[in-house]
Amino acid sequence: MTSSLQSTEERILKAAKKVFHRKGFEGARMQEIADEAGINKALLHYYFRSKENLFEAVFRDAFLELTGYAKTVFLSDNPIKEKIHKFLGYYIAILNENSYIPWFILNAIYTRPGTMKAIFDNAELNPPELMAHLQHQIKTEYGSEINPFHMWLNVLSLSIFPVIAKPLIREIFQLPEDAYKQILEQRKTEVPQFIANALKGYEQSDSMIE
Amino acid sequence: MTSSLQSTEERILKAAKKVFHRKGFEGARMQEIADEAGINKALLHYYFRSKENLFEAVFRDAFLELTGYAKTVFLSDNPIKEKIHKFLGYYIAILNENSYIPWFILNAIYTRPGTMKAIFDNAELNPPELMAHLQHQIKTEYGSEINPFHMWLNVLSLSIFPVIAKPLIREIFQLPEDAYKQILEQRKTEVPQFIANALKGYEQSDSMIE
DNA sequence: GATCGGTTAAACTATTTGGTTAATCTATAC
DNA sequence: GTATAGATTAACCAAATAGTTTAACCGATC
Repeated sequence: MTSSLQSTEERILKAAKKVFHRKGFEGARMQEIADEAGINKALLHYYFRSKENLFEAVFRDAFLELTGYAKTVFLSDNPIKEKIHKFLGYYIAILNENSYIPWFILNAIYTRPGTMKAIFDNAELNPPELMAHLQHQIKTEYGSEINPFHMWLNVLSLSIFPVIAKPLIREIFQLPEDAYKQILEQRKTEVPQFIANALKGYEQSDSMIE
Repeated sequence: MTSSLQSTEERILKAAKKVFHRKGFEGARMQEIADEAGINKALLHYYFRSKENLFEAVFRDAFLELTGYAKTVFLSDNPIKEKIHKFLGYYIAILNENSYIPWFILNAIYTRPGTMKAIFDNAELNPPELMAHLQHQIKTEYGSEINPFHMWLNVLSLSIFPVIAKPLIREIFQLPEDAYKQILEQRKTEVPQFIANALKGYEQSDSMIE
């Protein structure tokens, strides 16, 4: 039953993901990860010396995956509306399956800020480049000097918050899982539309200028 | 040094807030709360029998404070743009001082969903009423059948996410505390403008209809 | 000055938890 | 076949932690 399709290390990482994503560093138990991986607890320490190490590996994976795609999309050559649409599609798809990820990332940053800095630096996000790119694109497509940072932050907010807040909103509105899935599905088209409309609005009344 | 301006119970609650907000349930230590309150650990259990009880009290306070104001603002008689402005002003002000609150709320919901349900029910949020109110207002002010749920969720996203994600974004952009404070300050006017522009856009091209 | 609620200090319990160790198993090389 | 190195296990350890108990203390009030 050792299912050697995956190496032990892969099995551990997969199990660690599952547990850390749902419970964070403090809430996760090494024993639970071992059980989830179907191995002995000692073997966990054999592969990853400490809880800290294992957590870092899990965080790195999640962080690089999320930022990696965002970087690709935002720096691509598509028109803005298309970018936003792709971004939303990707995130909603991924996060529908694994909706704990953004919470997990935030959690890690809040509770273990020191540990994370090295990983940030590794991600090579180059924000100035991104901002310059967006600013240029906004000017070309909409003839407007909208502050690209606020624009970018708006896109992120509209994409990610509804996923993070899912359990809260589901509880408040008494929505079943499927209903919320459908709402997120709608947002794949609604949000780009919403933002495009806002951008049109700026053509007449310029604001959002720093 | 017993600073009897506050009752012991108040001192405990204040200390518990500070610790729970920053570390969540799992990360918080009863000893640390006792120290923070300047009292004995036994006294903690004398007032609040268990960690669970104390946590619930802290969560209740935070949750009711946050939702209470949101309810008031969204159901008030101001025009939409004004509502959004007020909402943002309030949240950015509160959360600038105490930026852990939204993370703490989410944290509680993710890690202790069972414990929270009773408190939800107690908050008397009445979402259908809110939605009906917003829908009517949007129609009156903008003559458009925009889905009020998406609109409401957009406002929340644009308001709350930038606060939750503060440590992440500060790290990515290498921004000092003050710079980010200033950004949030800008958003008090930028976001209502952004949304108003989007709403204007809907007057021509209707979407966001369910 | 006895009583009583609030408070402290300290020892203690029971349990959990990250981490370690020494032995065992398994597969490959010789 | 058996020696060897790596993978895996069961048992164990030390520290931390929530919660309890007990005895004493303090200040107000009766």
